[in-house]
Order: sequence, then C-alpha cells, then structure tokens
Amino acid sequence: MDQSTLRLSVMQSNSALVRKLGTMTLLSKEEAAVLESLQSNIVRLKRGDVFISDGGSLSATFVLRAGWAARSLKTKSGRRQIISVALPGDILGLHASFRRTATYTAEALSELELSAVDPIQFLDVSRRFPLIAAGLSWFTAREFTILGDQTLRLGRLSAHQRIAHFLAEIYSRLEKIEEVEDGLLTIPMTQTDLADTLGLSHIHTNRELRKLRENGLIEVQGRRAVRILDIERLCDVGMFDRDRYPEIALSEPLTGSG
Amino acid sequence: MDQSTLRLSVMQSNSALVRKLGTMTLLSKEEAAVLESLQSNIVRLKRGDVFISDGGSLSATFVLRAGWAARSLKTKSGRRQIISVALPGDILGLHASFRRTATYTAEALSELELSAVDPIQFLDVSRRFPLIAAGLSWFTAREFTILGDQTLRLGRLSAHQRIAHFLAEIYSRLEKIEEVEDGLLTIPMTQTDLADTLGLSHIHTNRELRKLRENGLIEVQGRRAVRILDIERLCDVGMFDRDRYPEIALSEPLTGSG
DNA sequence: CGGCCAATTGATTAAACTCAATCTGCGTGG
DNA sequence: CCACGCAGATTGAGTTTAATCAATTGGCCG
Repeated sequence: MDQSTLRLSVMQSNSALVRKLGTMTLLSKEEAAVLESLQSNIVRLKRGDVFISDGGSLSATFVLRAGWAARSLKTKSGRRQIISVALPGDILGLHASFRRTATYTAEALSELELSAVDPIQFLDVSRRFPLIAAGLSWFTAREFTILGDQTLRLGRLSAHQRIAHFLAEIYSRLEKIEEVEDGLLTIPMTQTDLADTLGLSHIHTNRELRKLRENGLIEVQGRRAVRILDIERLCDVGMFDRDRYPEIALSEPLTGSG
Repeated sequence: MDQSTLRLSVMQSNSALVRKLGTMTLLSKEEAAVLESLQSNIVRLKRGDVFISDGGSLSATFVLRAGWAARSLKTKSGRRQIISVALPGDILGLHASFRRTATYTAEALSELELSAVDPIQFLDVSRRFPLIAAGLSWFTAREFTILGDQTLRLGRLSAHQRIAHFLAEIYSRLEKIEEVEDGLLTIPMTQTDLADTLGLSHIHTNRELRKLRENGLIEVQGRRAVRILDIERLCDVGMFDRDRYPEIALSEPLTGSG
C-alpha cells in the first residue's frame, strides 16, 4: 500500500481523532489501530452535561468522537466565559497525567459522544509510537494558537468583528474535518453560548448577527445552522486569516521522532 | 543529601528555569545540571526587541533567564493584543520541534536575558529524564491555565476588575519566584503595554489605575514599580482566586515517569 | 393548549473609546 | 549646567459601543 492509499484509509477511519491526527502526521495502520483501541470506553452525554469541573479532579482524558463541547470558566459573580469550543476529534484534558486538578469546566454543547481514556495510556502510547507523540504535541500547539486567537478576538475586535472572526474560525476548522457542505455550518450553540464565547451580552450578539444577515454575509437556517454566503468577505470583516491553521506539509520532515 | 537539602540547593540555582521546575518536581542534581547546560547560548536583548515573529519560522526554544517578555498578536488594522506575559523562568516556543512556524510574536518588555535552545535538545533531554519531561508538560498545562484566565478576564471582567485581576496574577506568579518584597512589584511595562494586555485603551487604563490608587489598593512607585497595599481586597475586586496556581504537592506521586 | 426556552425588539443607562491637549521625568547635546 | 526633545503619563470633553432592563414573539414538545 503506497502512502497516498494509506492516507486515504486513515482519512476514512470512523474515529474523528484518527482522521484529525492523520491530517497532521502520516499514521501507519498499526498506529491508527492503537489510537482506535484507546477509545473503547464510550460515553454519551446530552447538552448541558458537565464532564470536567473547574477545580475538581481530572482523572481521565476525553476524546471527542461526535458533537461539540465547551471549555468554560465562571467569575465568582457567576458570569460564564467559554474559553474555547471543542469539535469532533479534539481532545480535552490531555494534561491529566501531569496535573490532576482541572482548571476549567467542560460541558456538552450538543449531544455528545466521547471516550474517556486513562491518561497513562496516552503516555504509554506516546512512548511506543513517536509519531503519535508528535501528533499529540502538534494538537497541543494548535490549541495554543486557537486560544491566542480567542484572546486577540476578545481584546481587540468589536462585537461585529468578533462574530465574523469566530464564524470564520469555525468554518475553517469544520472544513478540515469535512463538516462543511456548500457553506452550511451546523452550529449546536444557542446565541447565549455564542455570547459567552465572545464576551458579549446575548442581546447584543443577536443584533450583530442580524447585521451580518442584513449585509448578506450569512443566512441563518433554523435554530442550529448557519450558511456562510461569502466566506471571503466574512474573513475580511473579522480580519481572519484563512491560512492560519494549515495542515502539516507532508514533505516536511517530522522531528521529535524519539 | 536528603530531599529537603537537595530541594534547597535546586532552589538556589542561578537558573530561573531550574528554580521554577524545582518547585514543581523534585529534580536531582544531575537533572538540574542538564537543564543548566542546555542554557549555554545566552542572548541579551533590549526593550522592544522581537525574538519570535508571528508567521515566521521558529527554529529555537527560548528560556527566559531574566526580564519580562510578551507574546502578542496584531490585528490586520495594526492593533496589538498581548496574549500573555512571560516572567523569568518561563519558556517560549516549547513546541518548536513540532511546528516550525510561529503563531505569535514575542518581544522584550524589559532588558532581557534569554537562552536559545535547539528544540531537539529538549526532546532528547525529555526522553532521558522523565522528571524533566513531566516538568515541561506541567509548564505547558500551566500556560494553558494562564491563557484561560486571560480569556475570562477579557471576556467577563470590567476594566477595573481586569487591572486588579492582572495585578493579582502577577503578584501570585512573582511571589513564587521570590520577586515580591513587602508587596512591591517591579513591573517593566508601560501603561500602553498594560492596556494591550487587558484589551483596553491606554487612557482608560490610566484612569482605572488611578481609581485603584484612590481606593488604597495599590501605590505607584516611580515608573516601573507598584506596591500592593492590600492583596486581599485586590483579589476580591478582581475576583482572583489566590490558590489558582498551587505548587505541586511534594507528596503527590508523579505519574508519567517513563 | 399551555409552558418553556430561545430569539427578537425597544428604550435607557453605563462603560469605554477617541480626539485633543498638557504635563512630567529623564537623558542628551550644546 | 541648562535648554530641548521625547516618550510616557495624565486630564478634559464629547462620542460610540455595548450592557441592562423590560417586554414580546416564535417554535417546539408534552
């Protein structure tokens, strides 16, 4: 089996994690199988369920198999801020083996399918399969980039720009996991969730969404879907750089293979 | 040499990194020496110098030996947002071995002493010394926590609260590296730097600082120092949890030692 | 048909920004 | 030693943005 065929088979895996890591590194069949086998302990949750609690103990690492989740924090006065949104294939609590206290809350934004993995297994697998270790580190680095972008968004963009920037980011991330069809994004967040992500009131979020609609940038389809009508202009409005999360170049040598 | 004596000697190391890691894991003399030896290539920079450039290539990992640095991003319209502030002992670009493109800019906030380390060396040392690997992962997790707090600060705190929260965080972090003397913090940031960290205009930052002064929470000493007069009230005002960055408990078993 | 959650709209208030001057401390060249 | 220049800090005035308060509407499910 040549490399492109292999890559194809990895991309067809039914594990979102394998598909995602497969876009970053070139996993062997064995590596893909190992990653699959880690995810045997599957849990199903409904919207609103909390599976990691800020300040509580974190005994497992969670792999998102289907659905969306939010990492969030609350001020002492009870206001919620969503730190970042996790999409299928993302990992939460990868650091569980080093710090067994959670520093954020994680909750289901939609119906959720996730697997709870003993964090020691991740360490073990990382030791045995350097490419997986590299992939996981790559993941961590990407999370870092996304958090940086979130900071820029909250600190230096207007409400209008924040929404456009966020939608562009989600578009870009969903695109990579083949979940965009003709500009249609299924976003299982309420406007209040969106507001809590963008540091806005839900009322202001509603009004600014309407402006994006009126400007012909997006079209809201029912309660949980948004069609991006003009991704170029959306990126312009939100000052979002479409090339910000590139795949790893397959020709690029992967260092750190030990 | 018993453990407490060993710990003492590590804490007296002249390398901020060794001191910092030493508060997290119990480093052996050999491990401390290896960490020291990594940092032989020392660079000195002056305020404003950029040593990592967003979008540019990232070929080294930098260890901050003395002085402060900022990770920042710019919007396309040129507005600056400081993502996080790095203090002595912090590491920038630890992911350089996995992603050789920088996703933020790093610049000196003060005169700076840092060492540029070949990222492969970090990988190599991590493989040979599991405790160091654990310490570095711990570092990464802590950076994550700090970024999450920054997000909460920008998204859900008022200008007044943001300043109090940030000062409390800095107090807490400086305290751990023995750089607080009787509440006095040496903060080598201009008010514009502070504003760019907190997502505010420098004018508003100035006014809110004055209010903190008028309320007897802080006292500004010259251009580059702030005395915290009442850390309890400052934490209350900023809704900052003083116990948010605890040291690792020495009795807690370190997993992932292989 | 209610009941409930989410979305929407209007009116008002409050927070933070921008623009426009000063002011101040400090270093430097004359 | 002093005038000058400059960057950073400070203050005032007016404007904009976004939050809050208060209803009302829309859709969906039992």
